[in-house]
Amino acid sequence: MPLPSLDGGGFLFDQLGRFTMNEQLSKTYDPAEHESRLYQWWEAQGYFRPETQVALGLVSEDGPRWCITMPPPNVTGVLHLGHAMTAAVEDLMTRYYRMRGCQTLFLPGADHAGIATQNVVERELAKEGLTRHDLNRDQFVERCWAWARTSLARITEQHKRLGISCDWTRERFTLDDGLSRAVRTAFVRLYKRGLIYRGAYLVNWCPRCESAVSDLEVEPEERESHLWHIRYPIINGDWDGPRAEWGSGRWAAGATAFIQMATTRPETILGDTAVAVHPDDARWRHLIGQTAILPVIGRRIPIIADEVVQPEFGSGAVKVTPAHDPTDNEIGIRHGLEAPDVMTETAHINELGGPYAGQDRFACRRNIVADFEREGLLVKIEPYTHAVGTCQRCGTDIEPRISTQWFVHVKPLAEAAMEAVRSGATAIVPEREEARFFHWMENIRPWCISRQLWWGHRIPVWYCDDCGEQTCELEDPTACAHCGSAHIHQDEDVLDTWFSSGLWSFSTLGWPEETADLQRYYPTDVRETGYDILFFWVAREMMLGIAMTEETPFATVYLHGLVRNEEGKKISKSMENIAEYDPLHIIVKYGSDALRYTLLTSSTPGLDMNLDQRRLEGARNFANKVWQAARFVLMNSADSDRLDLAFDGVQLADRWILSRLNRLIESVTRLFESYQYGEAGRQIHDFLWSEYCDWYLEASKVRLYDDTLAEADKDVTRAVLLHVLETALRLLHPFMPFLTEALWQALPDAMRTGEALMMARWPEPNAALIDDAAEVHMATVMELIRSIRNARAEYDVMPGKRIPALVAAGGAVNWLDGQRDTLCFLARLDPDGLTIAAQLAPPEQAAAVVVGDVAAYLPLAGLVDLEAERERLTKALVELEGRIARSEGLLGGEFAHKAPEQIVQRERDKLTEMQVEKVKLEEQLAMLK
RNA sequence: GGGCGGUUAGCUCAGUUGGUUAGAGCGCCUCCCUUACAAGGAGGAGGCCACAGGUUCGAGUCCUGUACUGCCCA
Repeated sequence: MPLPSLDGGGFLFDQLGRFTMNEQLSKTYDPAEHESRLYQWWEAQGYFRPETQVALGLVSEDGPRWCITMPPPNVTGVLHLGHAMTAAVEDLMTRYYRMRGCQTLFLPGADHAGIATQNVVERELAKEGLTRHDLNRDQFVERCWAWARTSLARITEQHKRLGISCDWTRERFTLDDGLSRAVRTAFVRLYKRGLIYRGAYLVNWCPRCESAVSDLEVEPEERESHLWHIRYPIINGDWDGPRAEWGSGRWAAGATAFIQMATTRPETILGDTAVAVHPDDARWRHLIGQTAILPVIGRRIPIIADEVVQPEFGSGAVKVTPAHDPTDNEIGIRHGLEAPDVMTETAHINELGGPYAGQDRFACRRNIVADFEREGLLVKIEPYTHAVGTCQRCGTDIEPRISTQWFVHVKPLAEAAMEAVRSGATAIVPEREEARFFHWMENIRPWCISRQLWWGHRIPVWYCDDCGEQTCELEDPTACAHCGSAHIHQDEDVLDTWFSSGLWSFSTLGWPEETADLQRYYPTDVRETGYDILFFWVAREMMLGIAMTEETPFATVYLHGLVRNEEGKKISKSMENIAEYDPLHIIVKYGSDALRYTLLTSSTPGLDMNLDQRRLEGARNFANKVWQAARFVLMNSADSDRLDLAFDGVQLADRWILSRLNRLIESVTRLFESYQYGEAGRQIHDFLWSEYCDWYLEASKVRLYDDTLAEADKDVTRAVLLHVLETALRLLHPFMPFLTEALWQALPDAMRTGEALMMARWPEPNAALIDDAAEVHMATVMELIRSIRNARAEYDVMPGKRIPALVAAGGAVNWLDGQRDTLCFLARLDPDGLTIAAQLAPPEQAAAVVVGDVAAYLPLAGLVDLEAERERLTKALVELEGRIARSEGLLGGEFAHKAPEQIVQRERDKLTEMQVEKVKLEEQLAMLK
């Protein structure tokens, strides 16, 4: 368990496996120095396992638990920024709930990605000049396994670099025995319930993959193509059919009547079985019921009427090809038309295509158009832009084709899933995504789940060679369940990968076995993923989850936006410069925490994000800033053993920062609870940088560097510095786990509870430390200092030069006098030249700054230009008068009795303050006259 | 064609029950290598919150419409 130490110091592991600090923190934060060491240590300690939380006494086995299963990445390749986003959000949630005291399980795994992986492996084989058919099925599958293992190892490594705290001992793969058992069980149950069936229907066929794909796997692509206007001859008293060969130029000789139509796919003419017109179309109504002769083939086809035909499209008549077009298919069913499939599995014209048999569909298109022209049947060609369905995986034009496939009758499952969302059993974040969910679910169509692939879960159905019946059981049959014949063979096809992914949230927990994990962690709490796979996956998970377990598989669906490149394009594996978006490159350059913080805070739920390198730099700088602050605190606190907050010794700045900290805890917790992680991260950032570092840490130097103070007096400051840092590290931990853990381990033992920050408790706000007076007073001090600095800058006072000041503090004198040292230190005032009194006579030749009823005069002998000072004050006065007028207008109008009392009172207070400030400014201006 | 987003500082983006003078980072201007930090510090400039109406005491925020842009579905 002890891990090797780093050269050059930093942290060491002691024999217990814990970190100890053996030297000062390095000069700047170097992520590479800590990330892999910390990760190995966390993992070796078993911190990612929920059992460890129990073993450490942090949670009980029957207490609250929280579970999320990782969306399984495809084993096709490497992770990209979309995966990094997923991992960052999920780990943020996981670490938060773990710290909140839930027994927490983040379950990782990967997906075999049937068609995608098979494509990748086939490409690899092609490099060797082989196709999968040169291997046998087992050999090919073995090649896929080899690829998957390599890819899986790389993906796991990438996930570890991201710092995700998932339980690797529970890692799952969709083709594991257990998960395959789940797939088998789900299939058999749905089959026996009649929800899975086999039949010949029009499906989306990819001629390159040589497989059916589902509707969702078809991506429409805009194409600039043509609209071919053609005509078919009609049989009448003059003409009863062609007397010459097709291609002779005289095929339609003698025909006197034609019906003209437009098509984008002339090659499908070969499969036409009708011509359709709208029943109300006056142009064609007289032809309804007549018979046309299909060119090329010579088939007699009816002219039919169907409402679906759009009269305004083309000539108003359309050819009907039931086997190669979804709309035509429906027409065909309505009218009882034949549906000849005229293509092969590779989209070549088959033997039904007459002279074009054997031609590729696009070659056929060119040839058939030329022949139509020769026969005088081509009327015209128009340019036309339309959407063509393409294969999501390989980009090939999808060929709608009638094919015998397996389908899931999802309609009833969709009903149950919709009910889960309607009833609130599952909530979708952001809420607007619910509308998309419902729309898709309401219009859901049968899901084609069979794929003509080798890599995947083979369909567990056996066909009997004797009686032709199907046998579908949990165990592989040796005989037909219907006739007992031993002559049975299994279906060759495999299942859509999404079918196994759809079981992920419970198959990974052991289902169908009633395992302890399933009982403890199912239903899970959150499904977190990109909104682009709401239908592909989340919706199907809900349908299959409810169908199998009678429970919705997760309480919340959180959908994050897509990470795009700087041009706003979706980052995908197929991009040429994908390496630039490799999370590992970014991690090496900026650190894992910087990447995580950037992904988590640059956007808002459900909104896309263009990754901006400048944000990564900013996040890296933030990490370093926190590192520097911690260095300062540790340098000044190393010898201190008095770490409790002594409330009687706290001063204004202490009370202020403690108050701000507790407001932050309250706010960040509230934001986490409402999924506003980005805002939470920004607030922690602003607190640490702008309040803790810029003000408290600077103010603390007044006491820490004061040689006249006793060490014991300095301990209060040290304790507050440490307390605030330690608490803020806990808040920041889910965003930046490595940095925060590294620093936390370096804190004095007495500051820490437990072995690791990742196992520490989430901070609770302490209402007793909220201190309104301290916040108001400190705001005045800060504004006073800012104003003095401003005046100094305007008068070009040397930054280091200490200057005198006279402060007329009015009613604030009582407490402001206690801030003399702070004012002197932070505004570079001369302690011997600083006078603070309730009232005092303003000196001549002085610059004046006014903050509420406090005025500070800076006698800058020889520097103050009276004219410039008058201008400066006049400008301030004019601006102030504008605000006063606005405020008076507000309070004099309906606002005063219509707005809530609290708001009105706040406005009155503001006005009073501004009026006081105005008097001060006027007095000062009068002095200069 | 239907639905859903986006439009806020030069750039990239926050801004969740409507309520101070609309914020951050980067960039820009001035100054500073002050013993945590130049991956930094101090100060500063910069916005009719796409446009037009409406509701309201009050609108970046709610409603209607328009423009441009992106996505989803057919």
